[in-house]
Parts: sequence; C-alpha cells; structure tokens
Amino acid sequence: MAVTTVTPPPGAQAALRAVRLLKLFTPARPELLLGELAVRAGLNKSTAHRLLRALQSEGFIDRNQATGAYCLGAALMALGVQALSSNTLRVRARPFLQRLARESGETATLEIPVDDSMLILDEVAGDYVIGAAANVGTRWPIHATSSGKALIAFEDDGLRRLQDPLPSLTVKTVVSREQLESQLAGIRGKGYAETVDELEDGFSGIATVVRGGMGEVLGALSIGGPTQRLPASRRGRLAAALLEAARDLHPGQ
Amino acid sequence: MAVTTVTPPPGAQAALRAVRLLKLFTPARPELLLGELAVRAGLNKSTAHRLLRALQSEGFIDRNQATGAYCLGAALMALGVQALSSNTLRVRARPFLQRLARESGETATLEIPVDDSMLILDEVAGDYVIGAAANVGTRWPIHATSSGKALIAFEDDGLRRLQDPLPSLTVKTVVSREQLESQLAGIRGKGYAETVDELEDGFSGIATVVRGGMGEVLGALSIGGPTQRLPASRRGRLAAALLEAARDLHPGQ
DNA sequence: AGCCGGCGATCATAATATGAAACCTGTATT
DNA sequence: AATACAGGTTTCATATTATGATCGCCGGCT
Repeated sequence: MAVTTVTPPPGAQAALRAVRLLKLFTPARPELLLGELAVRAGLNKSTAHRLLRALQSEGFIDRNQATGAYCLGAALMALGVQALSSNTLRVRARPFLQRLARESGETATLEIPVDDSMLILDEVAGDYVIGAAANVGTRWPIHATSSGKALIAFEDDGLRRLQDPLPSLTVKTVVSREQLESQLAGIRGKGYAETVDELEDGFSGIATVVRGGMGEVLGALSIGGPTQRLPASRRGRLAAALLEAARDLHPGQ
Repeated sequence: MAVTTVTPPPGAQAALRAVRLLKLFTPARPELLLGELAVRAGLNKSTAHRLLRALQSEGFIDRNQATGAYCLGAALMALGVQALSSNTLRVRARPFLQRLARESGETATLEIPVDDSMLILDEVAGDYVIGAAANVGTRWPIHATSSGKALIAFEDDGLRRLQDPLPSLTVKTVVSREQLESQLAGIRGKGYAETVDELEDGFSGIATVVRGGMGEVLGALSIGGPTQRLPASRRGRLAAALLEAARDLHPGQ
C-alpha cells in the first residue's frame, strides 16, 4: 500500500539478492537451473547456490528430485495464500465486489499493483458460477488493463511502473508510451479507465482506483466481461456504480 | 519435495533472517510492529529494520499506512499463488482428486508438509459445490490430521517435524508423543492413517502418502468429511480407493 | 508543553558474504 | 568403453557487507 516507493536500502544486499532470485520464477518458467538463475540474477554461481540453499532450508525453494531443477517451495505457497487472505483491503472490498457483480451480471475484481503488473486480489463472477475465483493471484500488464491505466493515471508518478517496451497482447494493445500518456488526462477527468480488446480480444473492462485513509492509491476496482456485452454506453452506466463503490469503500470519514 | 532436510547453510545469514522475519506473520498475527518482529526473530531492531526495508522495496512486505504496522506484501501474494499453480504434483494429482471426490461424495485433498503443518495444496469437494476450493492454502497441525500422521509414519525421520508440545485442538486430539508414535506402526501396516474428531469435533479423515520418482515422500492424498458419515467400515472401504489413487499417481511406473 | 513509545539514521567494527577456482557426479559423445 | 561435458557442490583467502550500540526524530498522549 506504498504511497511512496521504498528506497532501495543499503546493507541488505544478500536479502535483496535472495528475493530477486525468487522473482525469477514466472508462470512461463516455473523451473530453473542454477546456472540460469545465477546469470539472470547477475550473481556468481557460488553466491546463487548459497542463497538458494538458504531459501531451500526454509522451504521457499524446492527442487525437482528427478531433474535437480529449482522451483518455488511450499512455504512460499503457504505464506502467499496467507498474505492474500489476511489482506484487510480484500476483506473490506468483498461486499462491494459482490454487489457490483450481482448488479452488473459481470465479473468484478479488486486489483493491486505488483512491480509492472496488476495482481487480482479478489474476484466475484457475475451470472456464471458463484464463488468461483479462478483468476485470483494472476497478473496482467498494467498498460493493457483498465485497472492498470486507472492506477497510473491517479497514482503519483504512476508512470514509473511501466515497463519498456510495452508488450503487445492484441492488435488493440496500446504499445506507445505517448499514446498511453495521452489517455491519462481523460481518465482523470472521468474518474475511470477503460480497456477494449487491449488485453485479450473480446474482453472489455472499466476500473477506478481505491484509496486509503491518507488518500493514497491502494489499488483498483474493476468490472469486466465480453466486449459485445459492454458497449460504451453500458460501460458508462456501470462506471457510475463503480465510482460509488470506490467512494463507499474509502475509509477516511 | 525434499527427501532429505536441507542443511542450514553458512554464509547466508542475512537471507535466512529475512525469510524468518516473513514467517513471523501468521493468520493470527497478520500485522506486527518493528519491535515485535525484532524480538521474535531474535534480531537487533536496526537489523530487523534494514531487512524489512529490503523486503518492502521488493514488495514482500507492506505497511499499514495508518498504523505503520508491517504486514505481508503483494509480491508475496503473487509469488505464492504462482508457486501453487505451477506445482507439478498439484497438476498431476488433480484428476485423482476429482475422481476420489466424485466416487466418495466427500472432499478429497492433496496436502504437503510445510514446517510443522500440512498445507492444503488442492481440494475437490464432493457432493456440494463443485470447483470450490475454499481451503487451499490453509494449514493444519501435522499430528491432528490423517495426512500428517501418514506423512510422519512413512517419511524418514518424519517425527522431527512434530512441534513440542503438541497443541490440543479437540478433546480427542492426541497430545502425547508416545501415544502418537504407537499409532505409526499400525499406519505403516495398513498403508493409511485416520483422524476422528481430532482436528475438529465432527470431522474425520483418512490419508495416505504420495511418493515421487525416487520413492521419496512428497505429500499425502486424503478424503475427509463429517464423522457420522464416515464410520470405521466406510473409512476402510474408502481407503482402498485412496491407496489405488496414490499408487496410480506414482510416476516411477 | 512536555513526555513517551516507536521508528529511522549513523558509523566504527568485525563478522559475514563474496567469487575464483577446483572438485565431483552423472549424462551425452566419440 | 573411454572421454568430454554440463551442471552442481565445496573450498578458502579477501574485503565487502552486515551488524548493533547509540542517537535523533516524529506524532500521539497526558
């Protein structure tokens, strides 16, 4: 819920390196070899090995017994899910998500920024399966999501989060930084952002930011669904409900 | 999937300390102050502070803007869920869980050990809601679960995992180490373990271990439900299906 | 106003992490 | 079968990096 980016601290190099090793594991590369890890983290093989051992001894890293490859460990799964379920914003936002999903019939999500992506903290589906939250924990690039655009529009120095170059996910994805920046004023004016076929062909969404007690941007509420069910007119109507929810969710008075 | 416990490594003190700081956060204490963290981790306040900053800069730690209290961060949520969903055992076990749940009508789970507890890696409910996996990511004490008992019975030096003293969850919980150890031979003989009202009053379960390619114990498959629906006779019958599933799940032909 | 509890910064000290090199082990290659 | 290779693991001298006692700071409480 950082309103300010925390300064990279001195005197904790080893801890930082260990964390960065963990972050090298992605859904696309769930298993990595020592050499790869060392190169990607910019570490000496010995150093990487030592840190990985430490992480392994705590269960944050595990190894494929057969291949010897490193992968993320069970303790990390436990801690991650725990972090998710004990998140106060998530708990507070739940009823609002339910209401948004019920009233719109579409899927409502709560998302927060993680590095250069938006993480789905919670999700309530609309007309389909109730209770299913299949996408909780997944991440999407900031520049292609409505929630991400809302975030960089309203957060101080939000643009710092954008990766370079902006990856293209569909033919509609905005990959020019200038073009993206030119949308921000409009988003600030309306109070919400939109994505139409930019993330995935046939998917549209709208989103607005959620603020904390000090007015700092914590994340975003969003509603999303099939593009053909969400023309501009309907997006505009749903946005009103979204803005109301975000306002009511705000703690400060 | 450690068949051997990894030796606590030298030369990675800072990384270890950082990880241990993270582990101080529990569902019961999701927010902690610097002082508490330092004391519980056995660290100097300065050291704890420095490490926390490093973790915060990477999004593993976050702070409650209002109170200043430390809590687990968003990057950890993302990484934890990612670890969960990219777990190969989980993917492989899924169809077996579904079959067990369908055939028994009860809830089937896949669990793995994390420190002194069993973590629910995946879950398929039986007759009730399909697809709901409400308990994935939660942990239970090893000594009170059928999966935990199966684990310590079949794993080399499994007893090392037991905490001391054994906490009591219900009046039936086995809290004597000797009594627990005396059950292990029986479990090894039958091939599966049971828990009856030991974890929660009215809940019973059976479990057997899952092994990896090298014969090492990876975790446990279990079936659980209301005690009144699961008398000894039925538990025995279900155990056969459980053992078969565990055998078929085994990779090494 | 003044106090108090908690967080954050500083800095001399030495403990700790570092990485080059050598070693080992199992797998492909000739 | 012998050899080369690719990856993992261990070692150890070096100095970089982490450490923690102390002090300063800020914001709430009385």
